[in-house]
Order: sequence, then structure tokens, then C-alpha cells
Amino acid sequence: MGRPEPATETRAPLSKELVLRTAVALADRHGIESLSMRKLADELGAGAMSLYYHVPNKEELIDGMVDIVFSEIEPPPLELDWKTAMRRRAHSTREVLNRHRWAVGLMEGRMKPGPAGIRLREAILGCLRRAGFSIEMTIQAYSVQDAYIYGFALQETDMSPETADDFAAVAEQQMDTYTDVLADFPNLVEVVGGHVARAGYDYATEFLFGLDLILEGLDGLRG
Amino acid sequence: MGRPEPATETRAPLSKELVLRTAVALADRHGIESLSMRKLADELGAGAMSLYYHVPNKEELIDGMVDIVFSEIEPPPLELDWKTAMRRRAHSTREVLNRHRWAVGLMEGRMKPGPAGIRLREAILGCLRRAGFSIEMTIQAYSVQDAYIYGFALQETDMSPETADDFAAVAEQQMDTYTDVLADFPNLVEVVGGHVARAGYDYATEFLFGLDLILEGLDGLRG
DNA sequence: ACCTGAACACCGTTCAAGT
DNA sequence: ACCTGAACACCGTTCAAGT
Repeated sequence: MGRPEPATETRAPLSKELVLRTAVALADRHGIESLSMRKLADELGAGAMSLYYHVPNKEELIDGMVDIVFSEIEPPPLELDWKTAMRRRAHSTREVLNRHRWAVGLMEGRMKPGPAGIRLREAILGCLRRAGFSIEMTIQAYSVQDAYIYGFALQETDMSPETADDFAAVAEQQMDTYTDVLADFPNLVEVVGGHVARAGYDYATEFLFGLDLILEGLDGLRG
Repeated sequence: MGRPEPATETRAPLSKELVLRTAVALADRHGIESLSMRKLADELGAGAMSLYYHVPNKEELIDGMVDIVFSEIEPPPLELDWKTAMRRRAHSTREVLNRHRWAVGLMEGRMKPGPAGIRLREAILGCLRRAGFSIEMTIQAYSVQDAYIYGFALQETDMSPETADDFAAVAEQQMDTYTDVLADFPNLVEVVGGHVARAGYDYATEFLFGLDLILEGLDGLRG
């Protein structure tokens, strides 16, 4: 597992930065359920308890990991019109969340937003206010967009098994389970059988469709 | 904790039903992170290992719990026009998810959908097809709505601390942390300070706003 | 300042066994 | 058919101690 440090070589000294970045990498590779303080320390070539010098506990470790994810999201560029700017940050969010699938359910929930999360929030609110939305409408517009973006990411993450093998296994098993009652679910058969199962199902296009539906709807509500 | 069974009284016999329903109640009360096989068995007055006769493992326990949640969601009523029917099921979903906050992140992800989840899916697809949407548009329309509904529930669950004390603590702490740099976040100050912090912030209204934005947008795209 | 091992109170699950 | 305790391989975290 990992690469065990040769005892002769001195290990890179720990730091909050290094601990967090390694934790993110580990979660990217193996998912967050399998991320333990002990394995993380191991990956760093350190004793399990060394982590606690740099991070108070696992909860705040995850807070820090989430803020790293926030820092990778491109804020709405100032020079673009509001819809294009929002599309850009939406796409960037989706892309980043696909790189860090473990983070999807955790972005909104942290009670302690980090600096990157705060900065992004500020940039988005500013973009909407400058576009002419009232304070009340800015809140609404922000809320719909984020609900959609994070909800879509949740679907996408959850519905795409990690490996092709997983996918085949799941598909086959569902067939087994429901084959005898398929007649009761004509619409499911029509939709799943006819379209979703096609390999070319394109999440990016689907994401854009819903996003533009929302952005166009909002455009009429500016002051 | 709970009510320890008096040794004289014979305990209700276990069953998959009872195990699942007790697990849901426990998760409702204490969150899903604190739900362990051992505590669940304890609550049932049984030994920890008794559960494994009724449920193969924790993963499938949770699958079963999620399907109970699905079973509580009202499907789109057949006799209503499509938008009203969809609004009904959307509200029902939000309400059920507020009763079972632990479930929000788990509804879409389970690789083994249960019967209730399947039935609900079928009903929604049927409603959209009857409304005149093409197969392709049905998929899109379904996807936008669910992304929004589950994304909104995610925000709402995550942003509402369990207790008023939690809320106060978080608010105060955020103030402490960012007071010195508040000048850098004028839009955040304006929006949070001016509106969101007001006690009367109404999630139901906000939910409806975004939902109708989407439904109206979709209405123009029927065949 | 930075790192550590032993110990504690937990987990999920296997297994061989009891009624 | 239904339930069980002991045991195994894990967890996060406290504490007192090492350099």
C-alpha cells in the first residue's frame, strides 16, 4: 500500500497544507468512507497521532478538505454578462465536483465555511447584484441555481458507478430483480431501455439544458 | 437509553419490517452517523448479532431504510394536470425529506433501488409522457426537477442546524471569524445581514419559486 | 515545536454454537 | 427458524511522554 518510506530517508515534515492535500488525494482515490486518520497518517509515513498536531480532529480535517475543493471552482468572471458568467461558474463547479466526488454532499453542509467558500459566495452575490437583481431576488436566484447545480452533481455522482464492472453488475442485477414484473413499468422500460442505457448518454448536455432553463427564467426577473 | 426491556417480559420478535422501521426512527432522532448495528440491536432489546438474521449487512439495511422513505412520498396524482401533479409530488418529497434529513444524500445513490423507489419513478415518467413530452424531453424534464428538488433539500437540511443553540453558536462564531475582514465582503454583509438572518426566512416559498420557474420553462417544451 | 505509542471506547462482521 | 457471545480487524481520540 502507498509507498512505505525507507527508514534511511527523512520524511517530508508534516504541515496542515500537506495533511489536507494528501487527504483530498486519498479521498479522490478511494472515497471518503474509507478515509481514516490512521490510513492518512500511514500514507504520510507518520504515526497516527501526528496528524492531531496539525488538525484538531476529523471534522475539521474535512472542513479543510472541502475548502480546498471550493478553491478550485472558478468564480464568475467580472467582465462577462451575468448569464455567461453564471454558466461558467456552474460548469466549473460541476467539473470540480466530478474530480472530487466525495465532496458533493458536503459542500453546503459545513457549519464552518472556509475562506475559499466565502470568497466564492461573495463573488456570486456580487455578480447577481450587478446584473440588476434586487436583494430578495438575488437570494432566490442564488438558491435555485445552487440547488440545481449541487442536485445535478449528486445525481451524476451517485448514478455513475466507479467502474464499468460495477455498472454491468448493477444493470444485470436490476434486470434479474424486476424482469418478472417489467410489464408493470412500461414507462420505465421505454425510457431506460430506449435511451438512458445508450452508452452515449451525455451529462454535459443535460446539465446545460436545465441550467439554461433556469437562467432564462431568471433573466426576466431582473430590476 | 431507550427503554431497557424488563427481563420478565418477552420481547416482540424481530422481523425485517421491525428492524427497518426502528432504524428509520433512530436515524430520525440521532442522525445516521450515530446509527450503529449495535445501538439498533440495543434499541430492539436484542443482541447485536440478531440483526444479521433479518438483514445481510449495514449497506442493505440502509437500502431498506431509503425505500421506506420513498414509500412515504406521494406520487403525482393521475387526475391532475401535469404541472399541479408535479408540484404535489415535489412538495411531498420535500416534506418527507424534512422528516428524514439523514436520507437526503442517499436517495439517488443507492445502486439497488427498492420497490417503492421504482414505483415512484414509474409514476413520474408516466405523468410526463401523458403530458405530451417526448421520450428525450421526459428524461430532461425529470432530471431538472429532481436535481432541483434534491439539491434544495440538501441545502435546507444542511443549513438548518438541529437546535436553536447550534444556530446561535454558528452565527456567533462566523461573526468572530470574519468580523475583521467584513469590508471585503460587502455583498455577503448586505444579503446575510439584511435578509437571510431574519427569523421569518421561508423555505417553502423559496422552494415554490424555483420549482415554478422550472415547470413554466418546461411547459413550453411539450410535444 | 513537532511527533509518538499505549490505551479507551467504540465500530461491522464472521463463526461456531445455542434454542 | 431464530437468536446469541466471543473474537477479529478495524475506528477516532485522550493522555502522558519523548525529541
